[in-house]
Amino acid sequence: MADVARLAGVSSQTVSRVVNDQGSISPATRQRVEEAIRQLGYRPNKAARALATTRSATIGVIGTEGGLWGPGTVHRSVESAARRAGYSVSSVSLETVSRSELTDAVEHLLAQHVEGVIMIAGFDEALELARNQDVGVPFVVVVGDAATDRRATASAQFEAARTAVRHLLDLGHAEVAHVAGPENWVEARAREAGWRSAMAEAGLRPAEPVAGDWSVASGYRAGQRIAAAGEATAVFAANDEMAVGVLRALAEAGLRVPADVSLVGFDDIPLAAYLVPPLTTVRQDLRAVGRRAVHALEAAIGGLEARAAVPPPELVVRSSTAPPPAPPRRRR
Amino acid sequence: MADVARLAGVSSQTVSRVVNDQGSISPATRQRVEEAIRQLGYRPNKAARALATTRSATIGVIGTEGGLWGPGTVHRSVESAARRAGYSVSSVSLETVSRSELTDAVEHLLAQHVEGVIMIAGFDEALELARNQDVGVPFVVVVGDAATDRRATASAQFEAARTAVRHLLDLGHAEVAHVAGPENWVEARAREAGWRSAMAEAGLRPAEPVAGDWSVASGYRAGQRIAAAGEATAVFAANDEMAVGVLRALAEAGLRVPADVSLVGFDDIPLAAYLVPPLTTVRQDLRAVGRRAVHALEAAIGGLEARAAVPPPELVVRSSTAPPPAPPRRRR
DNA sequence: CGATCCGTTGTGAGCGCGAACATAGGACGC
DNA sequence: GCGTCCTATGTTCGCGCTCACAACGGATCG
Repeated sequence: MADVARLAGVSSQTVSRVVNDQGSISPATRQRVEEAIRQLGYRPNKAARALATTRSATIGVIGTEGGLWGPGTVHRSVESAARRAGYSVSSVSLETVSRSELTDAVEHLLAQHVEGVIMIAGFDEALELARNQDVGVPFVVVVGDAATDRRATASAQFEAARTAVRHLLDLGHAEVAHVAGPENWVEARAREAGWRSAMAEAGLRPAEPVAGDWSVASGYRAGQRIAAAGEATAVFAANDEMAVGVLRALAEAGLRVPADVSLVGFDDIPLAAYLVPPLTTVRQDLRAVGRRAVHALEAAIGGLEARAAVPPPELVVRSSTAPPPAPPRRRR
Repeated sequence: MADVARLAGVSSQTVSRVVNDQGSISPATRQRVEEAIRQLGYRPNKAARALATTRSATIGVIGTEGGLWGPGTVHRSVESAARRAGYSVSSVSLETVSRSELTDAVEHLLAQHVEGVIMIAGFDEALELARNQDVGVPFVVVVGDAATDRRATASAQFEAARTAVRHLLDLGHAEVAHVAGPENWVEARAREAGWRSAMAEAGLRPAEPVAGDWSVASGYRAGQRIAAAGEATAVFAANDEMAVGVLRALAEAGLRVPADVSLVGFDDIPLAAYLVPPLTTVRQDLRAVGRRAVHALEAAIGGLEARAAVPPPELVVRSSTAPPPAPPRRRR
């Protein structure tokens, strides 16, 4: 910076002003400084700036290593949105979703003096951390569309799940099984509640949901259980990955989708439209979710209360749903 | 830090020594300092340290927003490996894979004085950047298993592709179509070359590969083309996502897998084992690839020449491959 | 025509830390 | 018993930048 100042024949403070576009600078000086910057290939040192301003212009993002499509998509979209907003992003991936790993990750980010943290995994331990404000900086947990630290109700998820199940009910299904996500995840609970609500509204008493962990394998096991029970004519899976597992288990049990059993997923992963049969599912605009999380964090950092809207999830009807088979399968 | 020093009754330099575990400190002092640190909740300021040492302890990672499983998995594994190695990770996601976006991203990372950059996308523009050393810091491009800036031959990919095609050939197939990745990707070329090589070795003259872009949709279109041509009894897709698209296109064309057409993918995405039929594919240990990239970068930063090995990709035979149908389909 | 104000630029200090050097006190050797 | 060497600790300085303030000249105003 001093070099630039010397070359431009000004003080380093003037260079600083040009770089940060603040204060008033005469056009002539500005130009000379900019020329000197270019000539010298000068790049401001962020560490020094962070030190001087006590602002790091960096936010932390905590994701998971699960390899699931949803969280990954949100993660990347958060990264672009943050960069557009002028922040650098320091990313941490959790190998397992445990409290100690989580606090480690937060610690790691705090050591870098991030101005805020976005957590891409809406499970209770994270929310607890957010609520207790233990973190010391704004801490946003992405839970479905409701990227916020309080009121994490994920109500749009609930509605979307209800709609999905109602679609099944409208087709004439009465036995709709549910493959749920981990119960310490807000979104898993919201989707399950939506299912229950739609069933109750139709005067149906659903069986217990089958627990999964978002993974394909867990969906497969759940599908086997459901096929073995032989009650359900439709399955609502809490995400598409599990739906794929169910699809396979059903096929192995000799059940055709949708002729014998209908299947609905959640997320609309890119593969969903290309499964055989194409999967009826609930589409979420996850990139918008990421952007929204960044907005929420910016607002929190600035002490504001902004709120960017996320389009509600919508049901995408494809070919994995149909009316139940006419003759009731098995026991009456 | 000064507070800690005061509380422990030492100089701040001593605190620094305790924190960095260097120099000799009497056990008694160390304990007092550690106690003071705990009591005050002191956390070293990385910006200040970076400024003083002119080392940022941060590496940059550039990924893509494509939503593909492979790059995403590598990205996250790089993040964990880097953190374990004592680095912070500054992540950037590219919305599109263009040269200008790429240089922007590099610029953004350089502004943070990262000590090195890992690029998770082995396309030519990135390699060019690496080769020209325009970046100014070590720049590692992850291309398949060969995470290095020079000699980006991806030879193990080539071998694995050969093995996959030979598997098809051994089953008796003669017409093996290939759905290729974008031709400016090293890995796409390596896999295509492996396919060509295996075909040539068997004395077969393959048709032109069908170009894809790694996406499911492109695989679907390719599958339609292949089904329409009606020549191939087997398809080797350059990644699993495209294989899924092919699978669907084949199903729509009334072709059964594997009875009429065999199908092999590449990557072994989690879904692959749960498709109907379970997909024969080439498994890569992508987490090892990520670790290896971090090692390579560490070595480059340290000026060393270390080299961590990545297990070679291996063929996983599942149920999407079988001998070709006995009566030759269509034109003899 | 002196007081006031604004636009423009410079000055000094300090953000929190580590590198380099300095210092004090003992253990050791001859 | 005096120099030597090591251990344990302190002091000084500067990393590159921004902040608060000062200073200068010209325009404006009464």
